[in-house]
Amino acid sequence: MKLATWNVNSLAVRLQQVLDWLAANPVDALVLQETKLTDDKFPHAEFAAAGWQVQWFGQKTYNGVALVSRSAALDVVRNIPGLDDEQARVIAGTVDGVRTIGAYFPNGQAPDSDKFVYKMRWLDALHDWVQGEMARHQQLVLMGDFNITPDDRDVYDPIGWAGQIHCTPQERAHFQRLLALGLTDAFRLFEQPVKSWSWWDYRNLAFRKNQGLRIDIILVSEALKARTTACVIDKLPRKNERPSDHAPVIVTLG
DNA sequence: ATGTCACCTGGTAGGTGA
Repeated sequence: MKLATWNVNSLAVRLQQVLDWLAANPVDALVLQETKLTDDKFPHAEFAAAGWQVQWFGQKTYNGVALVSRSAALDVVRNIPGLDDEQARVIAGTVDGVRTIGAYFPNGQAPDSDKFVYKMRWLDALHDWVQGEMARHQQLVLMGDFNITPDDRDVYDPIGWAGQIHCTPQERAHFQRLLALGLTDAFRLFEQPVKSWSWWDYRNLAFRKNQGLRIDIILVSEALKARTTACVIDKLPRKNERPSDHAPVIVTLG
């Protein structure tokens, strides 16, 4: 079984790339972030025509998430229950017995901004909700664009980025709190190339210079960890014409 | 070099967010 996450930075722009990627990478489930589509504009017929089930939850201009799967997703949840949030950031469903949570974590903009305060509040709510989901589902995966670098290994220039957004101690403490629930960063279960990133800024020729961050992350529960046999970042789509600034991440379960 | 991209409003550009 394979599960994947990809921030597509506008599904309107990237739909064909996503369908092509799914054809080449027949995963069991793929969660998308930054679809940037209201629900009435979601291209569900195109997914259905290619043989995929899909659940979606979006808004105008910003955010927006989806869960694409081969078998139907059950018990679908949109956003964090109980959190008053106008932003469409979470979609969850059970796919082939695996509780699959796709999330687009807030960016946070800058540590001294209102958006950072929102990010902290959102992370608190996510933690508490995921805790409950884990009590109900042994086999659980939380994946998406975390907008947090877990560690300095995940930053191309840790000195330059120290204390900056995605790299603050507060964000990393929230990441550790998620791990403390019994989740594991699937990517770090395996030896990986140094300078492995999942996002490269469109600016500054960052991809050509391999200046990036690893902020797209797959966390697995203990029961899934025991099944995990691989986790890789697929850089190929970042080389497409008109690429997303993020690459997909894939986890393989036995 | 902050060297880009996507989307909005109200346009044949400027602002916002990432």
